Parts: sequence; C-alpha cells; structure tokens
Amino acid sequence: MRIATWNINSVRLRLNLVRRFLRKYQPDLLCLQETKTEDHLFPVKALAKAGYPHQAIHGQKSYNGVAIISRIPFTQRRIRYWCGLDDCRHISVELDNGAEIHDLYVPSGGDEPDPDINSKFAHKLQLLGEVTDWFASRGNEDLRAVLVGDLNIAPLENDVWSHKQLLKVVSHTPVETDRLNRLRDSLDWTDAVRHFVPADEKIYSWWSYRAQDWAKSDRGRRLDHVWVTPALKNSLRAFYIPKETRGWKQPSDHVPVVVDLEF
DNA sequence: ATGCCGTATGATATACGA
Repeated sequence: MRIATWNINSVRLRLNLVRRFLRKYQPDLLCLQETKTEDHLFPVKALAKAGYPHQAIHGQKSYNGVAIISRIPFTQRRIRYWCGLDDCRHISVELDNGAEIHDLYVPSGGDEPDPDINSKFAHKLQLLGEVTDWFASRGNEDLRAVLVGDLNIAPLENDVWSHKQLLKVVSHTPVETDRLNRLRDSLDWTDAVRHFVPADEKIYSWWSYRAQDWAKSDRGRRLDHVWVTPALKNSLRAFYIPKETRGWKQPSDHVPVVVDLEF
C-alpha cells in the first residue's frame, strides 16, 4: 500500500500536476491539503477518470480544505472539528482492513510566535492540543492508524535549513516542536520519514515561493509528515519525497511525501 | 531572516500562507 500526502495549494489550479504525480508515483491513496475549493467544485470526475474514484472531500471557499482520493475503497468517512470551528482541517477514512487514515492540516500560525498577541499562533497550539487529547483518548495498542498531512512544524534540527536561524520563526520554535512531540507521544506514533532517514541528514518538503531560486538556495523545511501507530511500524517499507515536483511549472510550494507500507 | 511570491475573491486591494 502506497500512501501520499501533498499540500497542493489549490487543487483546481494544479489538477494537471496532481494527475502527473498520480501517473508517475501510483499511490493507492493521496491525501491533499489546502484544496481551497468547495466540495461541489472539487474535480471529482477528473480524478475518478485518473483512477481514483473513491473520494472523501471536505473543503470550503478560498481557505484550507482537505481531501482523500483513493483507488481502493474505504468503508467510513469521518470529519473532526477542532477549536469549535468547521474550517476543513481534518478528514479520515477507514480501509477494508480496518486501518484508519487521518488527513490533517494544522494552521500555519502567523508571524509572531506568541499566543498572547497572535491569535493564529494561539489557534495552532490549541488545535495541536485538541488533536493530541483526542488521539490519546482512543489509545489502544492494536490501533492501526496513519496520520498524514501538513503539520506546519519542522520538529528536528535537520528538518530546517538552519536550526539556529529558525528557532524564533514560526514552524520551528521550541513551543511548537514540544507540542508536536506531545502529539507524537499521544499514540507513540512513528515518524515514517525519520524511520528511514538519520537525524543528522537534512530533508525538507517545503520551499518558499519567495526565494529567487528555491533549489539553489535550498532553504527548505520539513512541514509535511506521515506517521504510523506502533501496530503498523513493522509494515514500513520505503519512502519517497519527489522533489522534482517543486520544479514543475506553476508548482505548489510543498512537495508530496510518499510512504510504502506492507499490510 | 527577510523576502515581495503565490493563492483566492462579487477582487483592480486585501487576507492568507510560513
């Protein structure tokens, strides 16, 4: 089973890039974030025609939005709401084998890493806390679950181009990485990419649009993640971060993260 | 680290991303 996650930054604008990725990497499931479209405008038919007829979508106009498209069927589709908002940041499906796939889009958090003066940062921390409590509340060592998405935090020193220079930049501040570690502890999740890549090796999934030459400056961050519960840890087989998608015409600023599981 | 780049929208400026 191959699972992919991609913050697409408008699924309608980048439909052709999605199709190109699907053709080239053949994931069984693709979890999208920042689809930025209402459900009735989601490209249901085009993606079904591309081989992904099973779709769970939860979007709104302009902002956020998540979707799971699949070539294998799923039995359940659920949405969770965080911070009392219906702002389209979560959707999950359950596969025939009982595994849950959770697609999550964590708020970016604005510019100032202080919840007292920046409500976006407060929202980010609160949402992480609620997600942590929810997963912890359903803890069960047999739970087979995969959590993917744009978590908007680069937790390790080598998840950013300069640990020292980003310590006070939202996405890599200690308060955020602490909260993400607490979320990881909620179900003893395994970070699938770091399962394969040693902690001293730099690896990213996002490069700013603002760099003149994203590849040359290579000032990236690893904001997109695939985590698995202990019951699936031994099923991890491989990962791919198809960096070339960042160089495609009119790209997303995020690239996909792809994980192969044998189950 | 700051960028001044990219998305969306009853839009020609503004909010948001990170």
